[in-house]
Amino acid sequence: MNPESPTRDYLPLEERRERLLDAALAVVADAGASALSLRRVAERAGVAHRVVTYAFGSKQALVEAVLHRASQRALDAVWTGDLPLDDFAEAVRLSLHGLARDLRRHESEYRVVSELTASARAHPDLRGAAQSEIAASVRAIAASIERWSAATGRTLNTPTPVVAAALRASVDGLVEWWLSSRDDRALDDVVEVLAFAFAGREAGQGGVHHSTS
Amino acid sequence: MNPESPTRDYLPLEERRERLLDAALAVVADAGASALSLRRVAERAGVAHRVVTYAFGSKQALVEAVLHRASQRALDAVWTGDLPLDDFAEAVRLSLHGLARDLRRHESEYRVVSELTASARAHPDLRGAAQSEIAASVRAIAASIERWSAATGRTLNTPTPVVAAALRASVDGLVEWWLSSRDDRALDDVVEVLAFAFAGREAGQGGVHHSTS
DNA sequence: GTCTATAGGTCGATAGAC
DNA sequence: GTCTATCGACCTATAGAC
Repeated sequence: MNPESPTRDYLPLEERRERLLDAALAVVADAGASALSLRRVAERAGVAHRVVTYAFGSKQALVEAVLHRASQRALDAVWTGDLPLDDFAEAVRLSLHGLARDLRRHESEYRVVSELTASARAHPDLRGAAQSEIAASVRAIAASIERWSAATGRTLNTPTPVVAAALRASVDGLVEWWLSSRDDRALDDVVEVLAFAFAGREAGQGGVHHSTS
Repeated sequence: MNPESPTRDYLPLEERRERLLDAALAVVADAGASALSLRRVAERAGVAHRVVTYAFGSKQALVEAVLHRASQRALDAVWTGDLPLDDFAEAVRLSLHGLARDLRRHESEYRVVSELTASARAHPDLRGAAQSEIAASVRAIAASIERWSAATGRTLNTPTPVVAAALRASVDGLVEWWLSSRDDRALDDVVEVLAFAFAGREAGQGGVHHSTS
């Protein structure tokens, strides 16, 4: 065989999906959410556009996958590892600081997700993608909390789904604010304030008191 | 003269600006941020496209004005009026609940702002618009806090700009989360959690303690 | 590559408010 | 009369279709 001949690049489906998601991310980063099309993604990844349809089935599914992977990656980078199991508030606090670090490192990815989410909401065909991604992310956070609860035998004095939704909102707000302001000096302080919302929520702590003395 | 002849519709500049902003909002709501152009706005408002440049000077200024007016309107609707002057945390709490109400009422406007902001961040020419709007909004919140401080003689134990930024982030996160989830049942509970971040921040309260008893 | 559509922005002139 | 908001034509750059 001629080594110059363009040999087909066979990849397992999962691997192919990953590369296509990389390409989709790059397309949106370069040309905006409105430029995201199956053809552009295929072109960027160097495959026939038919491959994208094969791998994802529809644009909605592609968008969903982009958002889902980014969200999952962020969650893994943030919630994993050496969090103090004995203190929920502290774990949340450290997680939010971890998010701030991740945000600075992968700014472009967060920007893409933000734009893609907002744009998807406006497009009837894609609305479901944004919706189901947020729902999945909140469920994933709730599952993390449940795991913590199971491991420690402790519970929260606020319903887990509510805490999870508020955590997701805090993360989103932090990201949106920082993407626009780029205020690095204030970032950690803002994290501290937001993290306070989750202090004193372990059952038996009787809620948060602020002494008036 | 023919009564059918298109008589020019002279408006004071301010009034014309308002109508053009209405048109811009409608364009984005109908066709997405990528469809926002001076010509589309002009067409929607029934004027020559030259008028838009005349009224705003540039597209960047137009986008800035759209974002600024929406943000100002929300701030006025939320922070004004019968807030308890004697309790900062409670004022914030009620404001966030007010925001939730405003969000439900003007959902479309919030959606437009969200999409426009995200899209502006991706476009080099418009990045400044998103940036300066967020900065202005944080400054406006800080100014509200300063007014409260001046009126009551009380201060916060956290720097005002940090609290203002965190408040903006909370608002943004709440909006983004709700726009995607539309979870009306949880909305007020999530507000409660987020509002907790601002409890116990008056100087002399010694910060927030959570009893471990 | 060419061709077209559309974008943002500018110019000189004019209609109407004052 | 002056001043301001308006208009249609125009320029240039760019993105996409072919």
